[in-house]
Amino acid sequence: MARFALVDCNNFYVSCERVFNPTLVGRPVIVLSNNDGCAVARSNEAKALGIGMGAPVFTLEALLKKHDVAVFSSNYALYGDMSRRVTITLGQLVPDLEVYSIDESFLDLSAFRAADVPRLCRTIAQTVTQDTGIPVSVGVGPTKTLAKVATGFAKKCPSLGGVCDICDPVWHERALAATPAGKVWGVGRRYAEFLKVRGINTALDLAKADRAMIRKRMGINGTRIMDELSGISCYPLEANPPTKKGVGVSRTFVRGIDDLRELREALSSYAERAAEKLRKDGLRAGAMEVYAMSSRFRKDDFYYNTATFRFPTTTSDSPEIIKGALEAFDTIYRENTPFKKLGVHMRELTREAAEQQLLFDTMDRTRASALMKTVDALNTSMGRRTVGYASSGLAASRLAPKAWHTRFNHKSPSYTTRWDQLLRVT
DNA sequence: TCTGGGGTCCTAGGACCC
DNA sequence: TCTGGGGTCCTAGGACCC
Repeated sequence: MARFALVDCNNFYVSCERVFNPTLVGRPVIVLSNNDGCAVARSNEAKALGIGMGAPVFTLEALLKKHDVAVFSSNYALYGDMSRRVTITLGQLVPDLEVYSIDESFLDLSAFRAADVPRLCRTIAQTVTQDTGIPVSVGVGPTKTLAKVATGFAKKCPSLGGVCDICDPVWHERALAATPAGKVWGVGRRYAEFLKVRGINTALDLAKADRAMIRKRMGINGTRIMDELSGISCYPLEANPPTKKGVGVSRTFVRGIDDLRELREALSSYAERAAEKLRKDGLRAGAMEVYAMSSRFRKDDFYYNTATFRFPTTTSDSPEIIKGALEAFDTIYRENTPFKKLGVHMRELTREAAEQQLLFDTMDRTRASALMKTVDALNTSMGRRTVGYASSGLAASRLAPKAWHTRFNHKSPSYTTRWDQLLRVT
């Protein structure tokens, strides 16, 4: 029988902050999205206060003050580095590993004896916490979906010591009966509503539901969820992640912006960033989509538009991508519209290979590629945007901050990735 | 007033072709 | 009134994930 484990870091962003600031342990702590907009991670104490996932900060202000909640902006450099450390530790303990997200990894434990699995999982949890400072929960089941279900119990029931194995059929069925259908992996808000109307309330109800009905309403994934819940594995472990289908960069502004020069500057910087991401992954794009929108919370006057730009040949060249993005944006820009979000999305990605020769090319691609390599090397060794493009704007001063810059008013130091921000023990 | 970012997959429908 | 049948490609929209 197949056996999967899911290792899930508890309240990951909050736990990262706590590693370097132990005074936060036992306190309610939340970490915010970009622009300090929403709560995207909450400690158990913060969850107990009723702070929901994605709750807008402006609706929480009284609560945060009353309970002295510690508030942090997202520190992606810190979380990314801590995630890498967790992955390294796991890689040393098991042979087959799929990094599923920044805070979750699937393990294939099929090769281990059933009786040894609980002990192995406790060792994994203890080792990760010891080596990285991040507490984790481990769930085990015959499919990925069931491993997810098990992780839910590992988190909820402290008596389990952070590990829950539901491979045993008795525990398997009990766990499904105690899991709301809406908590199942792949069942979101919409499907949960639909299932409720049909009287399907628990994961067990879903596993035994009318297959044709589920197929019709939820598509092929619906029946896969049913199979997975019944112990039939549909999603194998993906040790080697497939190449990306797209690469996107987008940002929301703190307030609406209608000034064309500012918008072009913001978009240029996103295009530049997207080009960097392509080169980092060894990819090139054949086409690019540029999109712009006003506030989606102003339903009466919502503006959204996209434009596609096709490159003469696949490219990861910053100037070419910036130029294309600005050209596409000019076709969707609308005057007197308070734009809240701009983005670029690179599509039709191919692996980087020898330079494609166009019969009548307007640029020397070999030289351009060498220049990009130099730019990337400088920015890697000396910090992001050591060299960049003027179209993306010059560095903002404290006197002249950019309206489109993202707000991070509560950011902790990048303890692990910046020499000048190392933790000082005095 | 203020409400993130980066992805994936599936499905339906239209255009077009033979 | 009758009014093919596939196949492909593309796009838009919907749903989900962390």
